[in-house]
Amino acid sequence: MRLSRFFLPVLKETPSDAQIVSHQLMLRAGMIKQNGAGIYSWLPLGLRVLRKIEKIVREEQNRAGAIEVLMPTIQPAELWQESGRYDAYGKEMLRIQDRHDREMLYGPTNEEMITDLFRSYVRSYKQMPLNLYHIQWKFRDEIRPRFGVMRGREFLMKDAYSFDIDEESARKSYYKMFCAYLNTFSRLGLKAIPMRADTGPIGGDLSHEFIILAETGESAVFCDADLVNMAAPGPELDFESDLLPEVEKRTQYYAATEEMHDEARFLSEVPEERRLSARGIEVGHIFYFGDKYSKAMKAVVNGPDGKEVAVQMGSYGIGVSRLVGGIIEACHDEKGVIWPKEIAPFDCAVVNLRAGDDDCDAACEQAYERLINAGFDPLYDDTDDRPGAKLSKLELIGIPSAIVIGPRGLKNGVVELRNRKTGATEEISLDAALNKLTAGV
RNA sequence: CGGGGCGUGGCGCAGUCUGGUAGCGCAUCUGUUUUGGGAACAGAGGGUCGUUGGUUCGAAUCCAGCCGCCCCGACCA
Repeated sequence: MRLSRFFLPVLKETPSDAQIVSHQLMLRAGMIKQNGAGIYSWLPLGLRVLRKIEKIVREEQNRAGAIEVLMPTIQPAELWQESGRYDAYGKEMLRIQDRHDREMLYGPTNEEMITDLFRSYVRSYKQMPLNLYHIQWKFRDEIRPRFGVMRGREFLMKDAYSFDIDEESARKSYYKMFCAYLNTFSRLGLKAIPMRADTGPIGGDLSHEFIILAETGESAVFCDADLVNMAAPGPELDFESDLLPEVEKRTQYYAATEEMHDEARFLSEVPEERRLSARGIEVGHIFYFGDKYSKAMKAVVNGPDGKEVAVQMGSYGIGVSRLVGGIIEACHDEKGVIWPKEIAPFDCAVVNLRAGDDDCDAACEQAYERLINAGFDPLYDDTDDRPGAKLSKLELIGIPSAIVIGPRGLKNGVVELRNRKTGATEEISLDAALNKLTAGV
């Protein structure tokens, strides 16, 4: 993409409305535009990141055996009246009426709708286990939206729902998502820590929040430092194998948000040098809730013994749009964003320090084309801004690496290869720079 | 929903206390000179001061209502 033809409205000054760094940087880097309290338009740069996160989430869900569907944003109220949540949900649910005065709502979540989908078609235990997910916009009319896309009212969420014939099988479904989440967040360049979460009236040990550490995190978290640096299972993981060991490897460590924190246990279970108390952002939440909805909504199947049983369900959420902000909170410096490679809006950049100069133009065009031919998605800054302005903008939007080409270097047969994260620069030939970039160095 | 704050060219702000018809920086447009860390000079355009009503000879400024946004709290992917 040529910057001269792209739409990238960056701001030099920090908008006064934004309080936390991710919100400020998203506005400054031209990723989003606010349309109302907690409601945002996604501009081209932001949308690229959102789509990349979505893609990784989708790939890892598929790998774990979940199957994608797409349910609507607008739901009829009847389903929620059936589950009893129409009254229970309160003002966070945006209720609307259509032209026939039918009661509708903008979905804050989809348990009812997925349960209805399931019961419409599934009759036998042989069609299970089943895990259906979708990635869709939700709306929760929060009393006070804040922190940009981290706590918007409208947000993009991946929500998966598992259906099993009994609790044993449901546990296996839960472990699959547990591991899928570890792999997902790892690919996103994050260290996400699974923390025991409140299971409410269902009880049991099957609810975890996935937390990333950030100074601006909303809640205090306490955990064993050894857990934070544990690697994810990785793409070789066989999801049909017994995943309990992978889960237990992590759940054996102490890790809790402030609501679940038990100071006495923390002190006794975690050696002093490994005690980590920090702040965290919740980016995922998985939950086993048994037959809460299947019973209320009569989602029943015939078991092997011919008897009807209400299915066992779990739900698994990832805040896709929230992750954009969350990742920035975890990945930035005073100059701007530092995108992890997999989700950067562009793989790399080519910067022409003297647009209009024949040698610079030619070298840049060559670099740009070769990167495209090598399968990369580069941003080419072909504008006639001053060098300082270009480099600052590049640092603000956080492209991982860049080839900077100027007349001075070309005279000596070199260009500059820059790494956004390390700040390292090296002066080498254009060929060498391209080789390094395309080799993923 | 309780408490606090804000609303003035695209962005960031001053002006409001003490009423006299709007200003600064950045950005934008034109031209010239520039060009390895947010260029300089010259010129230009752009605001019925959130909105409605009131007070006044006169309102960005005083008064009242409404709308919107932000912050703190309870709440949350």
